[in-house]
Amino acid sequence: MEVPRLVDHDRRRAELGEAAIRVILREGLAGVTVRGVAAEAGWSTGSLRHYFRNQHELQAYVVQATTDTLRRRVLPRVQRPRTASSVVEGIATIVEEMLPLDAERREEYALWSAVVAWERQHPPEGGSVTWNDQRAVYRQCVAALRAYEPVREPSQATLPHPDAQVELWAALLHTFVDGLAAQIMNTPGEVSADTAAQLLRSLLQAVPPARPDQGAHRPRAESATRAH
Amino acid sequence: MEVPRLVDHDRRRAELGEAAIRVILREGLAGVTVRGVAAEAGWSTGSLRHYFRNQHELQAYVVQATTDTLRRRVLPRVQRPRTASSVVEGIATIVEEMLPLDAERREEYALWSAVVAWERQHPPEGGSVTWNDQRAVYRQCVAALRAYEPVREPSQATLPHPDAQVELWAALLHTFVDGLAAQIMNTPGEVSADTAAQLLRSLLQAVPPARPDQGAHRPRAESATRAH
DNA sequence: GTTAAAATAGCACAGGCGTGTTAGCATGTG
DNA sequence: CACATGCTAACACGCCTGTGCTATTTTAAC
Repeated sequence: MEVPRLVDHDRRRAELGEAAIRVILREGLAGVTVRGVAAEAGWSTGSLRHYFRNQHELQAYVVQATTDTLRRRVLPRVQRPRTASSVVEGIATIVEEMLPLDAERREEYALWSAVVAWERQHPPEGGSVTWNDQRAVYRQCVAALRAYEPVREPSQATLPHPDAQVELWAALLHTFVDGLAAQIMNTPGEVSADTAAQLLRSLLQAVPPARPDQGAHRPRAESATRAH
Repeated sequence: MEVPRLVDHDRRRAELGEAAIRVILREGLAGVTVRGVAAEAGWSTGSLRHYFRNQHELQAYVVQATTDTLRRRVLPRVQRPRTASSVVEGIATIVEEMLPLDAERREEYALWSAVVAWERQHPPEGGSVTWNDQRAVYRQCVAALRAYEPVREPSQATLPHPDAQVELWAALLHTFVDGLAAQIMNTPGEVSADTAAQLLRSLLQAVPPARPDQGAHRPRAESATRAH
């Protein structure tokens, strides 16, 4: 049996995923055509179709590859150890890693938004990809709130901040972050990065856990990276 | 000079706008093609092109017509006079008119979302349409907070709730509403209408103006419909 | 070198799109 | 009735799309 050259299919597919991401940023996921992506990657359509039988397979892979790329880019930033000058500032700096406050994060949000819009009009049978990311954002909100929770005396350890309360605040923070990101993206120039950052801090001031906020706080290290 | 039959152009355009809305709900604004909309309306492409010279004119009109339709549908509901059992409930019922909590409002949000996505990738030179709607939502939040503000004694009229504070809370509420709507739409079945309604009330409880919330409150009638 | 399989490149077809153009229909006025 | 003009329908062209198919090139094993 003769074995001709073997090409690392996964490597080629990943290489094509990067080209697809450029296409998505330019034209959206609907612009991911067989011919277009092949041209962007410098391939011929015949070559591309050796790795993806049809457009549907291509788009399904691109959706998965895009979300994987986003996870690899965002998660390390969010979980990076940090020291903050206050509780509000600590939570804010964590959450801001997920907001489109600069070109890099705008690009990430545009990609994520494209995938969300795609899945809304093409409900996948094999389980949604974006719902997992939504849960991940929620868990990061929980982690942020827990990490920068004011250190409590052992006597009142469970009373003021039971887990149910933290999870409720995390859900509120998660929803607020979603809205803030959407406003920054949808009205460029109208809602600036500065006003967004101030709004975020205003919300954190209003939500109970940050109320007694004076002086520096350090994150509880063991829970800063535990969540996933 | 001979004048043949005269057709009410505006009426025909409006008739076509309704067909276009059906197309948008099915395929998004990118699916608004000359041929497709003509077929949906039961016209020939030649007829349609008597009212719109090219696709760009058609899409520009459809964007405007869609937002106008949305304003006509949503605004009366939001500004409808209502009596609530509490401050939180009063604000919540107003804000909920803008949330995709049932089929009708889901349709409205899908239309609005399609226009937003369209304008993000096709920045209009003649000023954004969706930004005006965003401002309108914000003003409705201000109006809701003012209308259901607990009635105060004249002596402390200006101290606890200066306008700057109300506007800040309105901005927070507006952002939260944006996020809540996005979550309901993007994760159907995962974030239900009930949990969304509860989340909204939790936020209103946490935000200062609703803190002293016990007993029934009536809206301050003169400010319930003033805002626009 | 020979060979067989993998990889690549490209053509061909059908279908949808925007749009320019043209022919036919309908109708208020003379 | 005749007619000029607004409306309607349809065709034609070029471009882009997915996809089936084939020819060519490359490469590892014999």
